[in-house]
Amino acid sequence: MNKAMQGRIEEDKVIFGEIASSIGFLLRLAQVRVFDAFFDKLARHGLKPGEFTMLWVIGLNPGIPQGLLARKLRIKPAHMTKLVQRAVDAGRLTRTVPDDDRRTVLLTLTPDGARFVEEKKPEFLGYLPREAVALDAGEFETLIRLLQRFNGMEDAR
Amino acid sequence: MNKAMQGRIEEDKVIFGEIASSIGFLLRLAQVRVFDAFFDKLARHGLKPGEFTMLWVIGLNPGIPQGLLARKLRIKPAHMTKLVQRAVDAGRLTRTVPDDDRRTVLLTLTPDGARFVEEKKPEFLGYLPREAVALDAGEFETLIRLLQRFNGMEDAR
DNA sequence: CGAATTTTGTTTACATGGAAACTATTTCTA
DNA sequence: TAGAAATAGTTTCCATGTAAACAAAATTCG
Repeated sequence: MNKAMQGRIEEDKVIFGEIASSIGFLLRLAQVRVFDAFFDKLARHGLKPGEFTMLWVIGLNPGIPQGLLARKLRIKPAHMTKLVQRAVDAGRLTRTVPDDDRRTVLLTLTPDGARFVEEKKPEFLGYLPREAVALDAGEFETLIRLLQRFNGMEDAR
Repeated sequence: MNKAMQGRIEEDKVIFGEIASSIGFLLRLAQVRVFDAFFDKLARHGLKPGEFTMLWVIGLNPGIPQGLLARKLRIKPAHMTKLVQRAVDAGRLTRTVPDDDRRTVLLTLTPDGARFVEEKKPEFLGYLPREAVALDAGEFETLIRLLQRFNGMEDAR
């Protein structure tokens, strides 16, 4: 009964119980795993996932309003302001306030920004499949598709 | 050619391109989605996912060393120290330094802590399925299993 | 029209979480 | 066994990201 009595304290078989099937918990663990793999390989190249994703999407949607971009990437406006500011300072992004609505800010890549995206693209998009060690190609494909559906991304836009 | 010339600026069909199949991006979106749903329903009850998960696992593994718990939950030691401190202050957790290794800290729920976990369990474990709006029961089940595999959680421990 | 409301983005103050450096204890090794 | 190395946790400082309050411009509506 006594704590000190029970010899061994704990080894590496920790029980998770029902939480092992909690979507939130599983997503968090998966994300940390991907994150770690990402930083092991790419962070030293000055590549931050959020920053790169933002530039990538702007590259595909030149002139996108800052707020729309924030909603699509699920980034809060306050944070978006800072991300944009940094990218502008780094010379990768241009802010434009259009005449027909002087509240909004339209975002476009600078030539440097476009070059940056083009250059880092293979590393960024290629760092993931090796992560799927425990999953075969088909399972990984299924996981991707299910996550897309989960996120309401019906087609692969 | 001119930006101002092209009439419409952008509407709600934003192009993601290849990043729409990036595991990291998809996981982030999914987690934000789950997080939002969680807070809409439960945050007001003073329930924080990380804190609850920690208490939950300690409840299932009484006397678990703090470091082992941190590794299992993928929480950094520095942060774990703070989480534990808060839970101790809230009267939900007990820290014990055993005589046979006075470096380690063993964690156990207080009666209050156990009551808290028991009480919040249904809300915490039940907030998720409704989120799977876009997925049917079988797909959701598959997603859970694939995420477990992805995380190296072979059996449902 | 002109006041009230909504939309868009910024600023400030704070919370969350991690890296690096540090302390204490235990284990290894010469 | 004494010194070196490893392990466990804490502390300090910093990066990331959010909420709340705000400012400016556009829209609504009486």
